[in-house]
Amino acid sequence: MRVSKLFGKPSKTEGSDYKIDSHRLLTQAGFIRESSAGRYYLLPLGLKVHEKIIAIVRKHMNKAGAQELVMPILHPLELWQETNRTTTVSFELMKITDRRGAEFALGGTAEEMAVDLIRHFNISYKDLPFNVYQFSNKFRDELRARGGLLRVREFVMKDAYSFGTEDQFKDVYQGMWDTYKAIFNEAGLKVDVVAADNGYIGGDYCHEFVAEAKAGESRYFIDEKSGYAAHEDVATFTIGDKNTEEALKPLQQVAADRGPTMKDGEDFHKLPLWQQVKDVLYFDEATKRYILAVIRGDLDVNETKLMQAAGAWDLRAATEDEIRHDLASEPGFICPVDFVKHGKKTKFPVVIVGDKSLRTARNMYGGANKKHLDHLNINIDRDYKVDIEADIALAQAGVPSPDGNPLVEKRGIEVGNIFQLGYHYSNLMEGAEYTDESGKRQKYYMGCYGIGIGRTLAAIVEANHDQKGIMWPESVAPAKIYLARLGNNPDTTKVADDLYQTLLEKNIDVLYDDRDARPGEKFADADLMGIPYRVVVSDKLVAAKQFELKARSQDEFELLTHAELLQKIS
RNA sequence: CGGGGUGUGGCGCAGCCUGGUAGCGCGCGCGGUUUGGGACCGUGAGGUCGAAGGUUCGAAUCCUUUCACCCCGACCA
Repeated sequence: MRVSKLFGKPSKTEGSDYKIDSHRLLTQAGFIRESSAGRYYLLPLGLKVHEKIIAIVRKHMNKAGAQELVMPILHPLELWQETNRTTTVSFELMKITDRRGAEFALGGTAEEMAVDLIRHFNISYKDLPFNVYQFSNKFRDELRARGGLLRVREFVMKDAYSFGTEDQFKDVYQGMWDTYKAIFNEAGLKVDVVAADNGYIGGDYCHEFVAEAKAGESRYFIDEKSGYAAHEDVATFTIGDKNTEEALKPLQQVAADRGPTMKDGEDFHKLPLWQQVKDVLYFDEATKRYILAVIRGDLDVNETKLMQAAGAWDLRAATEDEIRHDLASEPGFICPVDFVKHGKKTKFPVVIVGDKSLRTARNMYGGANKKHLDHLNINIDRDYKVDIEADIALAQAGVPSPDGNPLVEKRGIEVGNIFQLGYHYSNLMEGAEYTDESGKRQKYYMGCYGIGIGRTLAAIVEANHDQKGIMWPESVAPAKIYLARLGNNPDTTKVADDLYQTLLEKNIDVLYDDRDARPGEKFADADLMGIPYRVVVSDKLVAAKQFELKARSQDEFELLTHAELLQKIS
């Protein structure tokens, strides 16, 4: 490609106020252009990279035995109703109606479509396991698009769906794990594999592939020694005992003229924060219940864990009005001891969920469900009982991982994930069955596996750039060589044109800067676009029968003969 | 959806408070001088001032409504 003819030339002023490096660089370098919020044009250079990433994904998926196909983008709405996901997906489904009034969802993920496809085939156990995948545009009506390609409303995703038996699943899952590692490795992206919450997709466990980046939205924790890695939603840690050998003291009520915060309690009683009982009151809109989360004062409630423990779906904080009037308590003085006394009728049922940390401290203190009244020496079991006892604590940097070493907090971009779906969809969708050895119908055990192509592209830029611009890994670079011609001398032009032809014939991706521009501009654009190697042909060099070769990542260049150059870059 | 902000040539902005000829820089076209890290001179094209309504002799500017976009929060490939 000649830069003089390139559609989407670099422009340093374009989008100069963007906050995210990848957003700014990709825009300035002429790879992407915003259409409307969260929807982007991929310009020729951007498409080139996009396709290189797709080729890498395809190669490794095929190697793993997965089979590529394409599904419709419009999904019959009945399918989403069949799995009850028209209301439960967290991203807003986009809908469209045809002239006959048939309703479709614009696909945001395609579990239902995959199941619907395979249930119309007569499949025997001999065909199992198998894995089908596609690259297709996905639509998600995100509340807020942001960060350039990091979070958009329309994007290409590689989504794969595996079908098999429960026994086979472990190998299939591990196979995709290894495949993903190979994919991101080849694309030049370092990723951490972290355990995560499976959210709206369904199933019991899943892993995210996260590229560490400041701009990332995923917070996760890793134990660098043992390799334990988990998203903050699911990260577990060891809760050390505090004063479990202390004798139980009698429960007391004391006047407490203090404010409503944890700090107020700490200051008033002059006792450590960990000894305070923290009570957070939620309301679950899905199951219409109050959920009181109780936890040791130095810890925070992890709402994901809480929802799982309590079987809740749609948590919100309880209002002050609900706390005072329906639950007869007081914000800042909530306490599990005598919380909603017997006989008192509330509008909605109450569930008390206690964190395991409550067993690591004794003689705790906290409110008494009345303004300016506190309890001292609160002890679980003796003074109050919880309906559900579970780990509902949010991990913090520095606390010991389950393997004992301190957790390190990181931020990153989730570029892919693998989900165990189990029988979730087979149970919800009738006829998702194969014939087993004895001729009986059996449900499929499923998994699904996604990679966001555009997000991967942006993550690569986040991880590979400097002050001057992008630094593409060779495997995904839009071109391998940036050929800059300096000067208009006919000899120089001839040498540069010839070299360009030679490289094209050798099938080496080359971007030929044949513009009548000054050297500084060409060099700056080469750096901004991030092409791995720069070759210079100039009047002086031509006179000396030399070519200059420089790697984007390096400051020094070398002078080579024509033969040496071709040998080096082929 | 809650909070904050912005809409003026392709891009970045000024003008708005205090109503009266739409301006600057970059980019783009043309002519010329330049050519190893984003040159310079001359010249030219390009704007229903986000949209609708209102006030006024007169609105980019004041008022009302509305839309879009950005940033922070709750969600995800």
